[in-house]
Amino acid sequence: MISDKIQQELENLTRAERQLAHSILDNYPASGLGPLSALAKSAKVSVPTVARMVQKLGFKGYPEFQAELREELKAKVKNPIAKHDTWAEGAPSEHMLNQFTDAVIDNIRLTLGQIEPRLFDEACALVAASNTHLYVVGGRITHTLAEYLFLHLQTIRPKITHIQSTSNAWPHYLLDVQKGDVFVIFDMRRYENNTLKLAEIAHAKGAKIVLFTDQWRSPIDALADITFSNRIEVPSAWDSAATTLLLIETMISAIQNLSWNETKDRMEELEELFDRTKLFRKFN
Amino acid sequence: MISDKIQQELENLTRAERQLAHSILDNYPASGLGPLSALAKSAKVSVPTVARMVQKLGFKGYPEFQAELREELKAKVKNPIAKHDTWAEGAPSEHMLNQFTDAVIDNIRLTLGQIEPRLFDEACALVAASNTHLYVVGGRITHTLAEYLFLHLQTIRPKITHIQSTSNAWPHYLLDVQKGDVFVIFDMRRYENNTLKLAEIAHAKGAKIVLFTDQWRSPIDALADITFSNRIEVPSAWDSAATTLLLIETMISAIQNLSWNETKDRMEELEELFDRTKLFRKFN
DNA sequence: ATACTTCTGATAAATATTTTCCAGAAATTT
DNA sequence: AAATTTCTGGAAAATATTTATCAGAAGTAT
Repeated sequence: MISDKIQQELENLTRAERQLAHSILDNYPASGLGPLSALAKSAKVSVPTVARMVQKLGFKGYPEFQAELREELKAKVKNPIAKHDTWAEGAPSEHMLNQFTDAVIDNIRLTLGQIEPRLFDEACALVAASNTHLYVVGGRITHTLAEYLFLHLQTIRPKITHIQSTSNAWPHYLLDVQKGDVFVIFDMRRYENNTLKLAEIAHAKGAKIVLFTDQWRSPIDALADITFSNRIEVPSAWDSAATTLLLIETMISAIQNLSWNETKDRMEELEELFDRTKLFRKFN
Repeated sequence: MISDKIQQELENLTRAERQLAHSILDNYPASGLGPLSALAKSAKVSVPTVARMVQKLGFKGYPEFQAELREELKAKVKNPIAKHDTWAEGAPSEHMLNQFTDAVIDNIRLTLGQIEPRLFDEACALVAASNTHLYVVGGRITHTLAEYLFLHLQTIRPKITHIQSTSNAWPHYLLDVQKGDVFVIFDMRRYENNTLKLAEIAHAKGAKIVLFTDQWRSPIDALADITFSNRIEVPSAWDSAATTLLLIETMISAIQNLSWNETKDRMEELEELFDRTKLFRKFN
């Protein structure tokens, strides 16, 4: 790392160079990524001093020095957390289990890093609001995620509908949409026309839209009040929904907390119901 | 933030510009801090395209664009939260987003740590074997996971059926089960009686069972040939399916690789059918 | 299918940056 | 304190980068 190298060389540097070195380390690496002249000015040394020091550090020239700084930055953004070298112990790191898990953790990190907590909280409030009707919409693959969310929310709040945009019955559901109703829409790449149409109608009717999409963003983004863009790339011919599921589950949990008082009874009642029908075994 | 601005403007950008935008976001902000020509090259667009886009984004020129990127970087590094003990930067570590993600990562680590890669590979082989019929079984909540697996495998292999154990039609599906057929069964806590019954019949008919369950293990474990026990505990009134989804997706990817030659054509055909995005240029 | 518009990239011109050179300043040695 | 060495920064030269121009390609509408 360049900052280490600078620290190490600090002894062998001249006064002006040391002054420069401190300036570089001061807000590393941003200061080194601008033009040489700007760095010289902010360190209050001359332009040639910078040029010379960079060569002293072993670089052919300032551009090469910058290139390495950028590489460092790239690497830092890619894996800031000590990379767990293998997840499945006893499998080589090239094993799909490890490769795939690495990718998913990366996706989670990058996705969460870009979420604004305030917006997340807002989305939770919208989804929790039990005075409006809630529609959960998924497409060909994503309807599984939509249903997962639906099944949980069903326990927490009333007035909730799961619409599969691939079904040709969906226009019927939209008849009763009121202004202020909330749509949670899932649309990942190979964005579906049906889903877009549905979103447009919902939007026209004055409904609010919370969108879960990928990093390239479904066109519905333009209509959405809140969008969550999830990283979905994994070493596979398909995309990963793991990050999205994480967000869904977090949202469910957050909503649960918001409205625990109201839902407590519902939950217990349901528990009771499932027991009677003997769908579930008693759990100790 | 520039990345936000880019995503926001994405609509108004032309095809080449969009391609560039994605390249910038791909490893943000490092890629934008190098020379314009390097960025153009890595995004595979021409130099003027880059120049035009930064102006479209409201900057006087590329240097000004870079200057703002550097300012962002400086601010981010200065911010004490850049210490990566939080996932959603800008949210306190007590925020549900961070708490929940911590728990899920923990679950992934613990689950993967207990998996025997050999068994995982075996399970993949069982699920991939296209000479036998494959049944995917889920319960009240887990049928969403089952369907997720089903939808993907459908593309890869023939002879596959998704059974919902809560449906009262499932006994019909079991009529044709042959010895050697494979069942992938999902059964998480509040283990379902129906699912157990189904597993018993399948087992009696000589079918092989791959079971996805939680760390306390469904009673089906006794009948299963291979069991994956997933950690599912999160700070929530419900359990997390994230780890299980990760395993499912990994399995899909592994199976895909096993049978790539056979499925390549199927995939490409589908790709063509679903691709309406026109976002990306065709690969050469 | 044709005309029209918009977009794209090769090239050239303009601008900015980096490097080199050198004279004078600062530090060190004698 | 003088001589010597090392360091520093101004300015010019060399190089690289950015911006503007324009013709042809791609896409759209008629």
